[in-house]
Amino acid sequence: MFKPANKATLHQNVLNQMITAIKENEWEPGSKLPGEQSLANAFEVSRNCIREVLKALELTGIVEARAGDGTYLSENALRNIANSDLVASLFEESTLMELIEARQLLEGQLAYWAAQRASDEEIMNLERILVEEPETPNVEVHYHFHNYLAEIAGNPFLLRLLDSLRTEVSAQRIVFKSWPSTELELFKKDHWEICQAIKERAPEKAQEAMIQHLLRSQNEILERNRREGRRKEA
Amino acid sequence: MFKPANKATLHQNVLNQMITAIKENEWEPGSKLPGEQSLANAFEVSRNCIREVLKALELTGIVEARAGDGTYLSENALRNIANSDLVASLFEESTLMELIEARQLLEGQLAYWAAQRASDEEIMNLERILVEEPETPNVEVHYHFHNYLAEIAGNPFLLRLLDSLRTEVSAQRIVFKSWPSTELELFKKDHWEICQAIKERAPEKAQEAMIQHLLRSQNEILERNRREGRRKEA
DNA sequence: GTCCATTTGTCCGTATGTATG
DNA sequence: CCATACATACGGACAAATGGA
Repeated sequence: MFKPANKATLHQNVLNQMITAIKENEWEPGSKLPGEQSLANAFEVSRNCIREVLKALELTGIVEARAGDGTYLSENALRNIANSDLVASLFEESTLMELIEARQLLEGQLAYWAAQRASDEEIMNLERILVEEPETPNVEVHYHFHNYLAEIAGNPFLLRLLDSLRTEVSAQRIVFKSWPSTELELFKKDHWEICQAIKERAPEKAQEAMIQHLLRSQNEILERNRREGRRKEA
Repeated sequence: MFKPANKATLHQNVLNQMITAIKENEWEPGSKLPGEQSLANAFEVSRNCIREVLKALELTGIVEARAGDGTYLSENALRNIANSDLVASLFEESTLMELIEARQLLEGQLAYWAAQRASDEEIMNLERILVEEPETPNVEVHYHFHNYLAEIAGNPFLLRLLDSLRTEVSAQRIVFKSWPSTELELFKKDHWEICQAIKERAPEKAQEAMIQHLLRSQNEILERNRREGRRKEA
């Protein structure tokens, strides 16, 4: 509930002040900001300390340092700050349920678009993934199918988003190395159903099949989380 | 087209190597990594240089330094790296069309959920936002409506995502300070229609109305971008 | 082009506070 | 309490790059 109340180290303090100043448009984007020595004097710290702060800001693309010239505020510094904030808050403060819901929405829509937009060749490739699936299905094949499906949906932005969403769901839930083979058999059938719907160019059907497929696997996940206990309560 | 070909500075070099090493599971998450002096020897650089790198990694939450103890690889360092990469690539490499498509999907679904999940009180609040809309509508009111709608949909994760999505769409398009009032009148009607659908607890209707609303405004955006020329070609 | 002042890049040495055993 | 190990912080020094006179 409470913040760690970390006794800010010097460079943390300086860093926060710098970020705040940038947020408040202390300097114009693209403009040169005071030299390291100058900043060191202003904050009454050593140049080394300032450098650590500047290098941190550089990593996140907020500033750009040019040797022999100076350090410049990045053209889209504010956007990069916003994005960093997003990364920090996005997943940390999200519940498993929210993420699962989001994944369902995205993956359903991607199946929908795939049915609309896939070329004949892409559909053949999708089928081949299922055909070449080994007798004992595994998780890698599972993801392979989902990934290729998302790819042919033709929205790379959502594909990337979905990808990290899946990673995040995996991170938050209790991970199980192996699904029971009975489950994987069911999933295989689901995949075929989705693939069939895409082949028939039936977007709604594909979307519905995908959502049902996800519901099946996600119920299993939530069920297990309940059984094995939530270890993340602390 | 070409990369800046920056002759990597030392700390850049070290930083990249460190990140690569972390990605390749050189160290266990949560484990203590070698001391600064040790790293300095390994990379054959000064301790100062190492510190700049470590502070940069610390800002992004990849690493945690504890004074008098050591520097530890963050428990979810890999997730943070992945998320940072994601956000960096997410928006940079996405076309305006992809972002608009994604926004449409998200905002439509949020309207859908809002119709399902809103409490009576929340619906009243939503109506009040529209009622209190001034005679000459402005953009702030517009966003106020959309934000509250997303809020009562009850998925904070998607709300946050949508928020930065909108920011990004604004950044990529040619921004216009003021919509023509004729447009804003149309939008106002759209909002009422959406609100009505939510009041009727008609999810599909709300979703459809929202999508139509966005199509209207987005066509306008794309149209203007075409007319005024794409300045981002450089 | 050359020189020169400025600024970042890089290193070293040293002192201090803090955690661990 | 002590010794050790480590991060924190400072100041000085020189190299390398840059931009302007």
